[in-house]
Amino acid sequence: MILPNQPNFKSHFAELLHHAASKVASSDLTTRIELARTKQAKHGDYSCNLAMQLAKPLHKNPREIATLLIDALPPSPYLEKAEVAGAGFINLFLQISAKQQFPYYVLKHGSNFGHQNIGAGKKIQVEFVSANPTGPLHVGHGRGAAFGASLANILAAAGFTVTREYYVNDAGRQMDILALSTWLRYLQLNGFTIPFPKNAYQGEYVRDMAQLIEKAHGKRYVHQPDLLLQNLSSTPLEIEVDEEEQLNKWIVSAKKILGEDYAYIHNFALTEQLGDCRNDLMEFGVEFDTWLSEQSLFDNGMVAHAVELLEKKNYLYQQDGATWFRSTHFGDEKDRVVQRENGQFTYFASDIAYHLNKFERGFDQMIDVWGADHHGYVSRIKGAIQALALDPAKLEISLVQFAVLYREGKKAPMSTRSGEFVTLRDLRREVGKDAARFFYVMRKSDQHLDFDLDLAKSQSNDNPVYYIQYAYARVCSVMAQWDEDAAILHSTDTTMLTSPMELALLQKLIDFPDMVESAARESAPHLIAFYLRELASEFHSYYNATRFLVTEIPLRHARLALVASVQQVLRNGLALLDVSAPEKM
RNA sequence: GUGCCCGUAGCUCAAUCGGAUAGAGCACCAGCCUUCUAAGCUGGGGGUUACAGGUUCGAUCCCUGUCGGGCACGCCA
Repeated sequence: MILPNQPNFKSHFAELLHHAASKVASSDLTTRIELARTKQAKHGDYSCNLAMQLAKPLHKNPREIATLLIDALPPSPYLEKAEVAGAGFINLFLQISAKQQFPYYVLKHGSNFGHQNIGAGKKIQVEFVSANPTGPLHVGHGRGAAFGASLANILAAAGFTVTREYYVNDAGRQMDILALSTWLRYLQLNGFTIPFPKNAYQGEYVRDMAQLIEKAHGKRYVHQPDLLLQNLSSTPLEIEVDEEEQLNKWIVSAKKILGEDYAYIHNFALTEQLGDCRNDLMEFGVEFDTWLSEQSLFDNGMVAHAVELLEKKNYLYQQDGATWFRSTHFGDEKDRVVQRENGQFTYFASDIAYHLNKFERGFDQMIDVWGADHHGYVSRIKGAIQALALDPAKLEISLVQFAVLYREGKKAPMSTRSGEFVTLRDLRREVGKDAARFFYVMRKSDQHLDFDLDLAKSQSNDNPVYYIQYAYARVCSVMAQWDEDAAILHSTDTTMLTSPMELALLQKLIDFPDMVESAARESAPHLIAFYLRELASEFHSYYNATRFLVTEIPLRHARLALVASVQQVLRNGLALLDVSAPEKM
């Protein structure tokens, strides 16, 4: 007899079928045992299509195979019966007593209920957000943050050892533009009339930084602004010039004039923005284990080292003065530059070094969470990994689609450079952290998200966040009125839970560990969001149809055990999404 | 123009890596508060899964084409 070592009947049944299959189909069985929850009660609780899968290799009728499999099933106290149905489905019926006893498992495991061990402690790294620290996070970053954080929680619950990482793009041109922007605002603050390029950072936060520098150091960084102006005016305004090229000249000029002080401005802006970002994320419930600096990869020679490795493996060539990586060899549409004509490494080069670094740190699996606009980047980074003789299967790249805000039925405008964007902080202030976190993961990540601000704010049953939290608060209220030690519910007799609604609710609780597993395996936090909505819905129905605090004590305790289990699962599920579970509303 | 993603009820979205009669919520209609929180519940109508073929026991899912939408196509990051 085989008994489950954890309250997971689905995997238990899968195990039974596996044993049956090894008898029926002899040795070479490669078909995976897939169990599915049924949609209709007459099909039992779980169904399996194994017989249909085996029909071809065994050259037999599926229904015939199904019968053989059922006959070969080892006995189990949890299996009421198994039936052949339809084209050859095997329908499994869970013992009613197994369902009735389930609150015992839920209450016993408490906040750990639902946790799985499919990860088996394997080290997995989730890298997400990784936004340039050149300004406040906006609502686009919010989705990546919510998705990555929830996914990391789910993976941890599924038994993985998770490292949450933020890759800091502190090297490169964007940071230089920020430093320049800050200095220009600083000079303006000190009374110099200097034009501000439109492709520099326009945001108010740049002026704030300038003010902070002014407050702390006075005119310490006012260096030869006349010289800067001279350099700038060298290009006549009438002549059409490449604005980006022009901005580069400004940066070069600023570096020359500031000398060693440039590093101060640069570092100040970086520290300030990164601190703001970290703080913002923390208030959003998102925290990281490691922040890895791109600049550090240059400083410790990792970038040069990575490029050298590619060179040794003959995947590089020179053309037009630059060094190219042969990414077309790995399915990319064109080759990519790793080192520019001017000798500087590209962002791609440091990213190769970064991924090499990830592999060297010994993660069993890695997940990169990127905005969907980076999808064209996937093949080249996978190519580089292959070129370095690393296993690309260890790296999963999750592309998260954009979120579009809707206010009063209309799109809310958002663009980064113009300064007219909605920040993540603004969004949190408007709808609250809980609603923001939930709404961001309510949809499948590869699906565009329409974020309805009015709905997120509304305190109504239309709002899924409140709907779920309200279910939790209702249980809390009942428990408070009962006002006895909940510990006695852990061992109470629950066999009088027999109504269809109670059995459905019990089955819903049984499903939770499977949901955690699916969400982890498919990198799909939205499954948890949907599950919680359904669980809350079934609870509300039960609540309206049944009185819990009945005078008959055994029945009261049985129902309270069920309700307390619902409470526990709601709390555990919300915790995976970092959404709070308020006791009163 | 080329590549990737997407197209499911009036709207917003699911559908457990090909499974049984494609499901929820909103909106619409009709009901439920002397009773544990009505921020709730009950019932009802809503579909040729963009379109046309193909693959097989079986297709929203896989393949081909068409139409429509998004994104990407730098020695930017």
